Amino acid sequence: MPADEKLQHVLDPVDAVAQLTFVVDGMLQRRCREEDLSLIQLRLLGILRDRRPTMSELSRFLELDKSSVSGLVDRAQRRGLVRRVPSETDGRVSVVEITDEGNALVGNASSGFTADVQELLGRLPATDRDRLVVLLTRLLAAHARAHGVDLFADLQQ
Amino acid sequence: MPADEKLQHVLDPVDAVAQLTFVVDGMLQRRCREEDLSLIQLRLLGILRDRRPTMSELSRFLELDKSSVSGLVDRAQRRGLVRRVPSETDGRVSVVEITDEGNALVGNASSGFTADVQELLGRLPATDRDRLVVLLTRLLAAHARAHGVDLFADLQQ
DNA sequence: TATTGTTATACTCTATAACTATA
DNA sequence: TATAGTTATAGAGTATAACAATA
Repeated sequence: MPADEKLQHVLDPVDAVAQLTFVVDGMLQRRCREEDLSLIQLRLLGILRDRRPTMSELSRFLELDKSSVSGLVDRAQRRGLVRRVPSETDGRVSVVEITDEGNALVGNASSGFTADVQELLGRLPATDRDRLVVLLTRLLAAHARAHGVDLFADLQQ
Repeated sequence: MPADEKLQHVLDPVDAVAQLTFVVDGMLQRRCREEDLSLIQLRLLGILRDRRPTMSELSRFLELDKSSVSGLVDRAQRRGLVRRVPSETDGRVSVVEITDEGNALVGNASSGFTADVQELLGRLPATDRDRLVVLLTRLLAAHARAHGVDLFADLQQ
């Protein structure tokens, strides 16, 4: 059809959201594969970037059974990505720390992912992009509110 | 802070996209769990909804090794969700079909997921929602174009 | 010979249940 | 007794390599 007759097609709303999720998910998976990490190993390292949780805490953060976390940490430790440190105050407890190597992998994967999403958003004109981010923020804030959470809880005084 | 001083916070663009992906992904996972399906089993059944592919074709669609597809289809068949039908024109080939039970599961999961996303989008005022979908469409179209694909290839005459 | 599909094997990821050690 | 964590076991999902059957 001629350009001046071109209708701007609009995706079905659910398809639009689902497709975006699919695309972004693929980006994350590709960045994981580059570092030879599974998604769950990346999540583990991501948590350890700014925390030194116990195994139980990891179990809650990752919503996995404690036995699953044992195996997860075993494999990460075998690769030298994390280490277990015995708690000094409670003889039952192990604290999990990330190693320099683990930090390098999670850093690579997440900066790669950030670059992917920036490249994606960079395909829109700046005004569209800004409007999109505002609308996404409103959407996520409304979703969070509906679940009794404040999206900006961090920023409150 | 008082309402009339309220600044509208805007998420970091990458965070906004990542968080949306996380939320939508969670919805899909929950709907899978309700039907006792893994994500990959749901994808398998989703493909079979409107196709009768061979094992090789499934391997390409799912981007899995043919041996992985063998196992996947084995387990789905054991549950009565799919069946293998020998090709009549090529003795090496198996065609995979979905059963009524498989169709019911994938129908439930995808209509539940659709409802989830509609509920999510329904939290925005209609004008915001419409603008968001337009912007997502533009974003996905630009992404597709950058990868040599036409998002609306189906609709062309 | 090439293609289609399965099987053998190995590894990750996950859960349940049983266990050990510490509190 | 209760809690923190590991181990034993079982099953899904994935890949590589070797194989059988058909083209």
